Amino acid sequence: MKLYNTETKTKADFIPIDPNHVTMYVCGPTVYNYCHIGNFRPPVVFDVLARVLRAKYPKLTYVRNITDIDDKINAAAAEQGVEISHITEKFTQAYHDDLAVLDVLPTDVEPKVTEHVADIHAEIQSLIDQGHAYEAQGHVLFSVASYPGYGELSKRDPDELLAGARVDVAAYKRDPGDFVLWKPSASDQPGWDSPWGRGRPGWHIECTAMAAKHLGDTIDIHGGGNDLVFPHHENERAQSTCSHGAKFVNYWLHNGLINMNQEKMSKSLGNVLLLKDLATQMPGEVIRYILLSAHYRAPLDWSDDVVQQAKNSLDRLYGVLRKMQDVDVPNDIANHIPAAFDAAISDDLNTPKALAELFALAKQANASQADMTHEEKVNIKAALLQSGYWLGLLQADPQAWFEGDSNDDQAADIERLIAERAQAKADKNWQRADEIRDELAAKKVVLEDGPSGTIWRIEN
RNA sequence: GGCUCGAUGGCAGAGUGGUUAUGCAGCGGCCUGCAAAGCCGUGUACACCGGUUCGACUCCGGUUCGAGCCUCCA
Repeated sequence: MKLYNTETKTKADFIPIDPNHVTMYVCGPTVYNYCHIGNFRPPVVFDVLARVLRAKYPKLTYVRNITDIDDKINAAAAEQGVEISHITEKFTQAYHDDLAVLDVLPTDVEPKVTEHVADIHAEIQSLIDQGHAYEAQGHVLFSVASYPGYGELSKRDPDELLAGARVDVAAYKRDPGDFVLWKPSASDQPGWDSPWGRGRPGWHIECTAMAAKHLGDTIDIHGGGNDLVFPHHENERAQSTCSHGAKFVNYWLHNGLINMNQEKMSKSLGNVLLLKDLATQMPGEVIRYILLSAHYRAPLDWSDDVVQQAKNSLDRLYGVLRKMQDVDVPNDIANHIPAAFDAAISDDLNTPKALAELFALAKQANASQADMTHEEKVNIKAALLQSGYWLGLLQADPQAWFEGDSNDDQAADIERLIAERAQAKADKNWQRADEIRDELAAKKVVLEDGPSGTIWRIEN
């Protein structure tokens, strides 16, 4: 497959270091608050990539961290007068709940910073020993000047970075571009003992330590939002390369951000949509569909229109599956991925194109189901389901999808009225039949008469 | 100001140097007791100005507009 690499700015064939074992690291959340929809684009995008890689290679180790040491966490804990673990445990759980709503599969490893403090110390010591880091006033700083490759990922000239620096530079820095690896904690702040005094790690060293510990010095794929390219990934790259003397990442992948009304979703603008709130208004699958309806590198505008369109589009696909409910597919359908779908998803994860291939299958099924052999139906349904699985879509029961959140009592009620209407229709009592349909329509229930009886769905 | 990316039909969104993207919405038809679903058909789409080319939405240059980033503080 081909992947676009931020570092080379080109799309290239993906060649793993070890074809029998692919490695991928994606930056996870800092657990100090509920996550908004923008925070979930990376987990969903890289979940699709993980599903595809697992299908194409014998083994994938996918690591996505939890950042549970951070000054924002400290601030939240101090504000609420609780231990930081109280904050981090609560929001780690919330994050997992949200991922489940989006049908994001678990990663192989989910390391926490608090469990890797010793590894972080080792990385920092390694950098000091090799002359890439220095101690100053309780801080340990990375020396940007010690690494000529600094700026290659984010396409920045270190000299110009200095010129553009708009914050006061701390006096203890040798170079304004130097960034902190370890910083001291005041006695009332959370801190960990270290060779450089009690303190806490800087922003970037944690990912270096966790990636190296779980995936080795050089990893195949590193992903994240494109707001992380600089400084986070640039700094990770500098730390890892200097500490281990090896290339850090072969393929850097970055997703575009989600906009609300043409603006970045951010708390300061007050335009965030928390996933847990969104999930009360629509199925998680609709959210996931929206996230995959644009190419992962493109920005994505969130709007009510987009939500409705996604819902309607999924209705179309589930409509096909509902029509084929009585077609049994074999358990093992992994080899039913259509070539065109595979080609689309393998072309730098072109999910919009892949979705179009799904609609092509749907059209084929809708147009010619009556003349299809049983085997053809099995094949097309298996293709839809397996392609859907790669995207993390279409795995729900089709009837349940259309019934929405209506309960059994309501369903029984609807079925009773449908039976009454069937009798009215048999009696050619169109007036009564239409009365029943109108009555149900008032409750958002839409009827569809088909050759095998009447089915119903809840209107969006 | 610097770096990076983008501008496609009512909306969303792929793609390609000359051929239908796809979905949603709309319109016409078929089907239906009537609908719904589905099928068929349908719409001055490729920001602007130059250039390259037999031919550009697609390549090159410029303009305009938009988005993200510009750390160590928070």
